[in-house]
Amino acid sequence: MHDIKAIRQNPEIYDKAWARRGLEPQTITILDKDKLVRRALQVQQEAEAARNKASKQIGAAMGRGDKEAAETLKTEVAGAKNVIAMMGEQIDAEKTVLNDLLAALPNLPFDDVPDGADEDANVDIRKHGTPRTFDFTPKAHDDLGEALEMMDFETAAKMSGSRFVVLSGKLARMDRALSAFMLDIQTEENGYTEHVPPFLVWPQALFGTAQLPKFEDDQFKTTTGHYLIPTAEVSLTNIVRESIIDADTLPLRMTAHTPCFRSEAGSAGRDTKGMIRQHQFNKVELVSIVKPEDSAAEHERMLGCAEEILRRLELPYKVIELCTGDLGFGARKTYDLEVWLPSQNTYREISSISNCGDFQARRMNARYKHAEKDNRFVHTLNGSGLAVGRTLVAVLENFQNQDGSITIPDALLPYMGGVKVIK
RNA sequence: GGAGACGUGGCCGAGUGGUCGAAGGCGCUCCCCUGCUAAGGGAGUAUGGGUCAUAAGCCCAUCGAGGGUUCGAAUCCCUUCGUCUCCGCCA
Repeated sequence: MHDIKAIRQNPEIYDKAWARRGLEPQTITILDKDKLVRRALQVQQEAEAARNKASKQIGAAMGRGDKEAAETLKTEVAGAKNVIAMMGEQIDAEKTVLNDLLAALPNLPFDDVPDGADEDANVDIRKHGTPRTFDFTPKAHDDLGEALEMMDFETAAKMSGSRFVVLSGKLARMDRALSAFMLDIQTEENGYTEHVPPFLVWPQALFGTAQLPKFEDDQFKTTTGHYLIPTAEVSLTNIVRESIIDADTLPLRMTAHTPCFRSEAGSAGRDTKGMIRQHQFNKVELVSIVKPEDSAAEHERMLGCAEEILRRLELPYKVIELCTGDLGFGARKTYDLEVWLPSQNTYREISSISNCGDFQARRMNARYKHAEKDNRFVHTLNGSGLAVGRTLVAVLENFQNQDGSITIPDALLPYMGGVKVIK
């Protein structure tokens, strides 16, 4: 959510930043509405003051038995109430328009974010590891999994349709092993506190992290009005909603291993094969709540925490920085981690790490005590550390052997219960 | 799922239609007193918003949230969320 006061003061900053994301100037419309709201508010408040005053006088008049005066005053109040109601309607209508407008506008990219229209303009930051050279043609993860009879898309389709999978045996175990491995590193080494949050949330929680109102179509909604979380970012970040945090408890670093549910509306035809794009997948999520002045450094730190998993698993990856055109709605700056997939001969996204500034904090009213009588909005950051399903895909493809077996990476061995090779 | 009770400021807790943004206590801040890690006295101590110089002042709203009744609501009514108790059910 955007700070209307800040827009009033520096509209050009907003229009410039939105232009970098390909948007038309917005502030003229916004400030116009804002002016209308405030003008009506003034009129309404004056009427309210008049009503309050007259009402008190009625009380006094009744006290001394002056019914005539009371009646006159009642007429006065009735007039004021008319004005209040009329203005109220006007204010509600205009405020709704204004809020809808503000809620649907994306966050401002930081100055140092590269300009660009789409993902082609994303910038490579660095590469780590060298893709392995195979002396055979590497197979796709789903071919490997199906051949092992531990990855079954057909069976999943019978009960749930497309974009679902049943993992079994050693591959199911590997999903669990990866999750435990990631959680252990993030909690024991990187200082994140483990959480088990709700997987079903109310719309206001999704509004807080900015999946709503714009991305309703990407969510699964239940008959009770709950939504299945598309990422634990929603649950973890909303832990601080409507609260005022003591400054010395910051930064808050939280992690959770949860399933994620995405309708994938609009991605029909994309990644239809295999486990890359599913309606349901597991993910270890990282969320940091920090003071504004710490968010840039925290962003770099969080990137390192996510990278650490790939390094330990010996998976080749690269770090890219998203350009303005590819930046997510709530983000001011985002790094993506892309892992090497031999079968596709390319790097594919496995983690996204974003600094949202105070954007989400405003939407959920999450503040910290900056000084006596001065509460400020926190900054929120989130990142995958990592997407478990895609990590499993990467392990299968990068550690496959010619006979279709999978060698378990050393780092994962302690979690695999003695299994060294899946065959 | 059934029956009932409750939801007030940082905390505890009064308040059942008017002068209540809200008594009192605790906590906290400042001052005074006190020759001292105590006691006492005094003052202050919510949030959001409008006006405005992002001052002072004035004004509006907020007693879980939303709506209603009323000239007037923390107080009455409805809806909703949450907490607690009993019964039922269940992993």
